[in-house]
Amino acid sequence: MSSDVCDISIIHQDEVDRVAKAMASGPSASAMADFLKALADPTRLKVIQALHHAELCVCDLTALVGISVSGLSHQLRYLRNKNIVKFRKEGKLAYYSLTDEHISQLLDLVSEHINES
Amino acid sequence: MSSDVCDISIIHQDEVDRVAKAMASGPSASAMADFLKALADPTRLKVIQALHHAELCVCDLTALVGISVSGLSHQLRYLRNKNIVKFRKEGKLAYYSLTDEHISQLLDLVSEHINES
DNA sequence: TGTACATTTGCACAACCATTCAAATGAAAA
DNA sequence: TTTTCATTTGAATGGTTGTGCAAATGTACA
Repeated sequence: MSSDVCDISIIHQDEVDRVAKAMASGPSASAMADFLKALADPTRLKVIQALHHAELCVCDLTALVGISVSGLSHQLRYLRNKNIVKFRKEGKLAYYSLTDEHISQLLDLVSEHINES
Repeated sequence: MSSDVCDISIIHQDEVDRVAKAMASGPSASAMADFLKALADPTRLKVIQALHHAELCVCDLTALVGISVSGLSHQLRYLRNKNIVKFRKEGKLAYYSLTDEHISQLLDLVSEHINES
């Protein structure tokens, strides 16, 4: 029996306990990371920024984002599944828009952070 | 010569122009996505949340995050290169902390968004 | 000096992901 | 109905990335 191999050695047990307790409240890190992943891509970010300024159809978005139509469609489905964008059909065209306009608050904060550094 | 194959067909030219102009101001989507990518991972997110509550050494963080020491070290370097965490050496130990305490504002917004949906 | 231990680094690999092509769907117009 | 066109979908792919193992670094202590 290998005695203490691979044991995690905690140095400041009291601090770790305190922080662990503090971290337990609020949504899980996986859930938050999952949501952030939706924003952490240039293409999806451009889509969201564009839709913040107007309701647009797929081919218009294509021109703004600079990607193939099908590639964009994949990303739109991704954003739809995460409830970040919604769409309505009008004849042959699909008009996309943001479901929650206050995502832009978040992007403003990011924008600030980058301008500071 | 294939005539008009692969041409992008813009349907609402005026809208596209207007939105394109609006999107031009502010930091690039790539820069913003790059920063968001640093947060869009459960491990790195846990590290940031932990460091928001205390300055901690690597082995303590290991216990809180649940990952191998070397795996954590890789992520810490990643966050260091992005200027999200800093560290100071004290003997054999390396104490990590956040460089910019106001990243937590951003995470609070994310937390809110998740609780709403 | 040599030992012990916290941390970093290089390498390797499996898993994920953004993209494109080609084909399918569906709706309007001819 | 047939054609046209916007959009979606499935499959394939090249690239990225999070992780662990093993070795290296560096510091304190005996």
